[in-house]
Amino acid sequence: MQLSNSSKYAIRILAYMADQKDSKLMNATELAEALYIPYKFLTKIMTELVKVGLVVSIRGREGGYKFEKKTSEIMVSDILDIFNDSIKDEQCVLGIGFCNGLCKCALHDQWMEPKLLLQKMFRESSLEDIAGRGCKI
Amino acid sequence: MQLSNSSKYAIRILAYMADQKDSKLMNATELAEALYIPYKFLTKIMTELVKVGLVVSIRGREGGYKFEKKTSEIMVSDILDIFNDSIKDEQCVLGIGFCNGLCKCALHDQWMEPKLLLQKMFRESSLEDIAGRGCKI
DNA sequence: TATAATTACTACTTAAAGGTAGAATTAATC
DNA sequence: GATTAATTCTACCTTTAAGTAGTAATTATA
Ligand code: SF4
Ligand code: SF4
Repeated sequence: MQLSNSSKYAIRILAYMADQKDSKLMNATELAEALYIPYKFLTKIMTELVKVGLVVSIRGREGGYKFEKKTSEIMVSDILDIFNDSIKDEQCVLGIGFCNGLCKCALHDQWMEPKLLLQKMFRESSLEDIAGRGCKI
Repeated sequence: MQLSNSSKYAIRILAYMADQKDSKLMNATELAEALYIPYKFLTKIMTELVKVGLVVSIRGREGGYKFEKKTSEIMVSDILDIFNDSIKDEQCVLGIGFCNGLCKCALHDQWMEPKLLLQKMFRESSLEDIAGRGCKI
């Protein structure tokens, strides 16, 4: 009952970047050290964030990463989507499946409330909302 | 953001068993066929449920499984515990970790509500509550 | 007692997540 | 132009979850 490591790392990375005032470039080494994420795994994740268009990368010396979109436009659910970790409408938090309207599983009624609440949180929390709050490690 | 297959199967198995009137024995073959769970995987799960004392098994011909405890005394969280899938107090739904009171992560405030709701659901839903509702596949 | 039907045990295979290594590419600066 | 600091690519390794196979142990019944 957890997010994948990739999702968790990505959230922490982007929340940390959103915290930095001015949109200066941040490189993989400083991110990895600040957030205690294995360097090689972090670069793998960053490359995915670039591919999907959340951040842009500047290669070469003095390069690094910065946001492509405004932090107010990046929702946590956008991040989870990348790693297939978000909660789809047709899929329950429990993921017991077999649900088709005709046949709801035994837990349906009990679980709809937290499910919808989680979905709402994921979809309505932007990086801007998160920025400045909590410690970003 | 899902339960493990073992947890999901176990919930479905036990919910299905709870549905059967009178506590007659149910064998692995009928459970596997009724619930579309691979037979060999189901027996592996059942053996764990036996070890942990939720159900008792009768070996040999005419054997099978039945509840050891009353269905009103078996909470969904008891099932999740077996497969290390329940939500611990010190661990968040998001599992970003690093939380120690001094240092809450960026998402803490937003996630506490669904976390507590999920915990409450898991801990307060018994198999008896579930029995008779929904289809148990 | 032999047989058939059942769970339990041991060990393996497969698939996916998590993580690592090294070389290739890019671009600023000396 | 060479050097250096950075991202990207390809390929691999490790760990864990998921699933399978075969056999041993158990027990009711014929
Ligand atoms: S709880 Fe509802 S939505 Fe979730 S798997 Fe069961 S029937 Fe489907
Ligand atoms: S949201 Fe709160 S409880 Fe969850 S990991 Fe972050 S600080 Fe800990």
